[in-house]
Amino acid sequence: MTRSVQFSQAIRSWMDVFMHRSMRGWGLFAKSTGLSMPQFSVLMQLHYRGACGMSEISERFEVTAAAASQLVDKLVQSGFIKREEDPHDRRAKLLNLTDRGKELIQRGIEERYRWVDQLAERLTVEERVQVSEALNIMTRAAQELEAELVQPVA
Amino acid sequence: MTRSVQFSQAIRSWMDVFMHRSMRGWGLFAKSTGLSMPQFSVLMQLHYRGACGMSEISERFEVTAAAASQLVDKLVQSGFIKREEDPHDRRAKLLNLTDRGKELIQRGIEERYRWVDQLAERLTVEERVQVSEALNIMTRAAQELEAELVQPVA
DNA sequence: GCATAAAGTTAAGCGTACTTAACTAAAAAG
DNA sequence: CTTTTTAGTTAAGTACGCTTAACTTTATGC
Repeated sequence: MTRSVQFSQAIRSWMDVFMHRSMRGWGLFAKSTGLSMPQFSVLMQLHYRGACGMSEISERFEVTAAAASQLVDKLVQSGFIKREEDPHDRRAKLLNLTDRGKELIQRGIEERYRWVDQLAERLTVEERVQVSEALNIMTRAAQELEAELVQPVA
Repeated sequence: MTRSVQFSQAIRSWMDVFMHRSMRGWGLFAKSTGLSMPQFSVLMQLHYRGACGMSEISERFEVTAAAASQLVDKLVQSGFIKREEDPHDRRAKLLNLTDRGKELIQRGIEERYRWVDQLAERLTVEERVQVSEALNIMTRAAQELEAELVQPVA
């Protein structure tokens, strides 16, 4: 078996385990908060990408501006999102998580962490070092890739 | 900084990147197939856990038996799921993916793989070895943990 | 300055995902 | 053999997410 096939297999096995687990986890967590998946996803996006306008929501989720507006409106009314006027463009809105919204997403993330912390407990000290180094490599690569996609190399 | 904090940070950073990316990816993929998230999740569950009865669907997704029945019915009508009588218990049904259902989920998974393959291209040969070994460690730990949860140690 | 484009909202209408309640049929318990 | 439990279905009703269409308000292009 070649090196690159070995690598692919390793990463595929891990993704299978991880994707299944985290999809299910997020679904149940969203349900436990009383939010729908779309609502929850909007909060997640604001958490990970920071404040944005209404149009970015509709682009990223591939829905019409109308749908985004209605979705956000419910989250504003539930107190998870602030919707303020953009000082630079009075047509536009600035959407951001409220403290309540931040707290909710943080709780969900913590729950997800808890699972991998359990995994960590099963590892030896040496394995932990090895795993942290590997994950740092992957994280860096992912961030570089993301940066290139947002602003492609000229 | 202690070893264990270092480990936690590494795994948290990676999860942040990965969770965000894969949540969004699955959402868009589900949308592109015309399936709703709940419908899609049922197919995912059948893929990862294999055939099961109606009651297992309702338990795992924490919905009523009625909801599960209706959800599955749509997937049967769309040709993604087979619903057969359980030979051992004529009240029960055996749910399973059809070839069409399998093919669809596989396509979704392949798309997710493609992202990490892009990551892999950014790594040196040594890094790839390091990462595969680490992921194998994590996968094994995850499988052990899963096995214990399903059948707790006596 | 005026036409046009862009950002967002509102309303009507449709399909989906849930719920509860009432049901059928088969298995298990006594 | 009868009662009760278990597995699943069907129907009615509610809420949500989405679309299109019509609209308001602010910025931009000529």
